[in-house]
Amino acid sequence: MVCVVSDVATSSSTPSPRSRRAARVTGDERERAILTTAETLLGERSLHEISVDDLARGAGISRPTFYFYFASKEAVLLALIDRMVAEAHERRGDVMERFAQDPRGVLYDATKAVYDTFRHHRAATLAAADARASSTEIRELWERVMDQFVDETTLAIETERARGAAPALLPARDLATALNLMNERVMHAAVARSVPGVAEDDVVRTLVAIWISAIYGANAPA
Amino acid sequence: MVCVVSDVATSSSTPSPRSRRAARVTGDERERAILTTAETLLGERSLHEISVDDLARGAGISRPTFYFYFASKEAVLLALIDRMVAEAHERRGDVMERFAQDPRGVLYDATKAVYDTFRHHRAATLAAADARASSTEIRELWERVMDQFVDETTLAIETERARGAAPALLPARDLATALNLMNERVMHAAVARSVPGVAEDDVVRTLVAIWISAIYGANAPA
DNA sequence: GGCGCTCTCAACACCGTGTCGAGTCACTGT
DNA sequence: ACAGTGACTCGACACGGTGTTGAGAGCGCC
Repeated sequence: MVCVVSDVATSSSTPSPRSRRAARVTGDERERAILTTAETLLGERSLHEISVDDLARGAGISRPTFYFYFASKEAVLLALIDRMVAEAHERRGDVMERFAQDPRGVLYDATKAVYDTFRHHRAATLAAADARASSTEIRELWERVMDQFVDETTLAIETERARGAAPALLPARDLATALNLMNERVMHAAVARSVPGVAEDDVVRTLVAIWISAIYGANAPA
Repeated sequence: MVCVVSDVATSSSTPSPRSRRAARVTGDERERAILTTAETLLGERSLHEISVDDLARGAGISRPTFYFYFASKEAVLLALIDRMVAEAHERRGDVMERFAQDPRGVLYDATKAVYDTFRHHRAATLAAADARASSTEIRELWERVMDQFVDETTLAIETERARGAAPALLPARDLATALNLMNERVMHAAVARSVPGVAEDDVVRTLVAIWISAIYGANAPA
């Protein structure tokens, strides 16, 4: 798996005290044990309710030892999110480039790829949304991801307008921003099963339909 | 000011130890002092970074005395949000009832009313969004508000469809849910001035345009 | 002058974080 | 064989936060 967005949490702002290379075998195992413990516990309760001690115990180490591997529990979550974001990008690929050929199909595939990734990593997704408020690093990672989606969408809209397929009712960037924020919020509500929310299986078709209407207006393609 | 949604935070789940009625004059003043201190401090930093001691000191009382007035700092925020929600409802009124006569105008007024309220209470809005994750009471209050918006929107869409003004491309409730979640997220991003986001003054027109396209499709009114 | 009520706070018990410093252990070069 | 080095480990601590307890102060009212 390639890490497209940032280095793993080990590279987070507070530099961890080591530069492990060719570590003793157990080292990487412990790191992975912390990560999987975090994923498990996040399935049960929020990061806020998980203590560093819980994470350490789950990985079979003491609390101080935890700090050898991660600067904080937020850094653990950051690593988890990073993996997830990389997966979302991989699943989605460069699908937006074929936009003009089959807008509805491309939109559907791209939306579904991202949504499936989030759905598949429910715990990390919900924790990420929570932690955005309190962790600068997590917020910035998320902003970078969203910004990239908005850039791609803006470009697609402008291309469609240039070839006369879509009307210019709003600035392309404003429209792209609002639509992507909608996706984020609706997907989150569905994954969190919160109220009000769209049923998990109706999310993609709902979002795609709104995108098509908003982008093409009266000229909506089949 | 009428409290439309819930009792003030005093009624929060952890019952506070008193039932104040006709209290000594200083009592209500202190309660208000805590509230205004909270509003001020939230303008500078997040609830997470504000301690009960900060709130107490700001109101000129000791920390234990704070607990005489509120069960926790979350309860203070709940009271703040409650006031804000009441204000949003008041500003907005029953505007949705005139929907069919002038969809675009009504939508614009309703969206602007809610948005202006949030914008006016920037600190409480941002704190509310943060705290939704950690406080059940705040989440439930918010869910109730959103649910009411979705109900009203669903009804408006169904009415428009019944009179043949709008096509039924999606279940009305799914559409209403997605549009309201979009509003929430886009307004939040604008108030938080986060990236990516729509410029503060373009929020309302962007949202209204997307609503009109999504609800009316090819039949968009003027 | 004693009662009940609102209101106040010092002192306490508790829990979570992050750090420090003193170790252990495996490997590497000599 | 053995000292050195760097990865790794954890007991003990300092600190900062929360929420509670118990002892009162001030006041109105009979």
